[in-house]
Amino acid sequence: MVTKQYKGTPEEAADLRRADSLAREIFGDIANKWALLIIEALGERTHRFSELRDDVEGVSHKMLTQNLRMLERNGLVDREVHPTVPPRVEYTLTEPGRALRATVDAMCDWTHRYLGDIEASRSRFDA
Amino acid sequence: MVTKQYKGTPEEAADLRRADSLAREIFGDIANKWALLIIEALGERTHRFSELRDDVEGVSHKMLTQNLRMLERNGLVDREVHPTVPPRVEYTLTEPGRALRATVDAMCDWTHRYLGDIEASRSRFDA
DNA sequence: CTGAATCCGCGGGGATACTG
DNA sequence: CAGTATCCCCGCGGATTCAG
Repeated sequence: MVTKQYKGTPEEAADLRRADSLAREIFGDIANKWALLIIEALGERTHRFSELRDDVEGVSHKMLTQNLRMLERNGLVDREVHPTVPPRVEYTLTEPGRALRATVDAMCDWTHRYLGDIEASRSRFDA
Repeated sequence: MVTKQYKGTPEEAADLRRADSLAREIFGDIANKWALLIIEALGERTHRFSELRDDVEGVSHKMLTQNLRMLERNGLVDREVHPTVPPRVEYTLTEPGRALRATVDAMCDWTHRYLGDIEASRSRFDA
């Protein structure tokens, strides 16, 4: 994915390997359907939990919570709990999260841009 | 993900719903770890099957074949079979594939850019 | 070398119920 | 309303084998 040739001390080499495996782990975290759709849905404004469940179509309660925790852990979303009754929890993209959203936007644009080509290719392939 | 408000005939509305569900399906296809890593690995030049297996670290024979089929079906990679013995099969990104790769590159860049922040956030969260 | 098929275990992920 | 926990099943995905 990223490993570059590098000449240095063994310590530096070890650091690079560590960073690389970490990068892989992170990539594996976010490169999944639900995480990306959640980031896309969050967009520019904060959302409540239930708003997200409505906006991210087809996501289950469990997957939503699970992915939100993961995104929070990685510092992509900020979780703000209002101690009211009933509780009100708001999720907002952090700066890293917004940066990633830009690339997710690009992926969505790509999907729509090539929708026709893909559909055609599928027909050809399935025949 | 994409649905825009739109006033038109019922037929046009139906078309939009169809396109939207197709877009979702495609997004679900490509928004997975292995597909994205394969696209990233393919880069600018063609790869043989075994080269890909070496370059995409950790991918199993099965997952590689499966995802390559899917990418081929969607017209993101071109599969060229040389009728030699032993067989030689080369995979190349198509134009749509290369366009998508640009966004995957952006995701990889993002990962490295925020590696430190993410690691820090994780430590905070896990505590 | 590439790829299809089979077997199989583990975990993703849905449904539901229960707390605060 | 938001979150956790439990149950449970289906399918992802790895290992292996066979074919071209």
